Amino acid sequence: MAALSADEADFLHRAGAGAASLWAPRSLLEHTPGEFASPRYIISGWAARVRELRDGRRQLVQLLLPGETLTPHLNVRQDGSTVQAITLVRTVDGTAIRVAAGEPSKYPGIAEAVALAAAHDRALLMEQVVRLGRQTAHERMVNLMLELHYRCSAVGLVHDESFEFPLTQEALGDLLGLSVVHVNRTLQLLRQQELIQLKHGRLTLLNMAGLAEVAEFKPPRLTYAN
Amino acid sequence: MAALSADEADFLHRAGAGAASLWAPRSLLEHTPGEFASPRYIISGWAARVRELRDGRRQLVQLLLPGETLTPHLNVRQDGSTVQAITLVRTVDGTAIRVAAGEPSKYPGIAEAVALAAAHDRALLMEQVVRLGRQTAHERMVNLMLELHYRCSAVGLVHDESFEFPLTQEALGDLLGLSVVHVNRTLQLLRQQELIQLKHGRLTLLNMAGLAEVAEFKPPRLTYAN
DNA sequence: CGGAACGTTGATAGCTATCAATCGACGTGG
DNA sequence: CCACGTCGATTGATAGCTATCAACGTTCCG
Repeated sequence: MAALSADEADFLHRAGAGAASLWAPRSLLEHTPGEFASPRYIISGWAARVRELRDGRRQLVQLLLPGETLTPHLNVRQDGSTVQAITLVRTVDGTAIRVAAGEPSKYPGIAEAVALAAAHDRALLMEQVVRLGRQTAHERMVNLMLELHYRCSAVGLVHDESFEFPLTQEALGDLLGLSVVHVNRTLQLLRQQELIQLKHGRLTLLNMAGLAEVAEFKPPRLTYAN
Repeated sequence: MAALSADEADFLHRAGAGAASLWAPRSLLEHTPGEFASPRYIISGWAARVRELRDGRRQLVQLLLPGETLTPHLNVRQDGSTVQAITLVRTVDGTAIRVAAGEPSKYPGIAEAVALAAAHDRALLMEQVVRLGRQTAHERMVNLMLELHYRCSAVGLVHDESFEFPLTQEALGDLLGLSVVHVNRTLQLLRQQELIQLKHGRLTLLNMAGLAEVAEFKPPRLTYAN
């Protein structure tokens, strides 16, 4: 990862100093009709990209956590999905960052970071595909927990293998392609196996080795060339 | 979509004129250990990004068709998956294109096209997530066929709702998260319903309206700003 | 205190996987 | 030219994972 120049660091400092927006739980940060909203970065809270089928089935395509953006691609907007806040979400405007990333000769470090973030987003989508395509309910749940542990850890939200976990069982079902009832039973089994503790919206991984045995999770390793 | 300048068009013409590489069916265009190969664009043939689990389960994360690239993100390399040729695949080197895309002030049209391609790749991954998470076997199959019809159509490979379809039933299973046996039965049902014809590696969509009724597919609509 | 949201439990149904076998097409070697 | 092996497709029987339905418990809050 390229170090940022003093100039870039200063730039980012100013970019992050803008006023934050607040989004209530269940509110939509992004609608289907796709007006061209400015890019936003999540400062705190969890959100999810949601797709709904005609008959009401819901799929949470991806979770969006602090440090991540709703729109990893420069200046491109796509619709067909919405982004919904799960908890209270705080965002900052990312326009300045995107503009800077569009001038790689001037801001090489920022351009690189934006490209890496987009690739990271893609790697996580691929992980979600594997979960849904070829893993059992038990494995999906564990793999997701390991992924979230990794992602939260990257932004300092994990302490003693424990972190805030604001997903309802219904949300977990929509994320993992399972029914609420089955999510409930899967969680109970994990608790009974003493692999996790989950209560009051906080998840603790009690046995990392045991969890890794149920479902491997490899953090995406991204490398930037040049 | 921004028009390319004459300069850019000329540039792309030279970029595509390089020698093509050939890849035999089942050969790997990209390995896990991730040496930093140059970016490649597929000129003809089908390939798939594959992830394998410890116990041998396989998931085809995405299909890669003519006009698409294995690595949509500029200069970023990630591993954990491989890319395998399904048919004979022909590729050209995309290094020059990436370099040009890295100079948006000089080559705005190319930079935009590369960004749109990356967003397109992401939209298709999202579609795959929805398929695997919330659709039945029947719906998955139809949705996939509609997506492939759309993608092939975009590069002129569709004639009379008919196009080359080189996937074995095993590959379809690994792509859609189904067993081979169930893929077979699903296909038979679709044939029996006179929705499709599939033989000799060619798929014909016999009833677009009927297919759309089974599983909607909306092509990703991407817009570029500025 | 009533209600809403979320979590839990038991019974049953159903979709899809697995197992096993057969068949056809194709390519190769004797 | 034909036997043989391989790969892909097909079929039938059975098992199993997960969904659905329905009811109840719990927590929280206006």
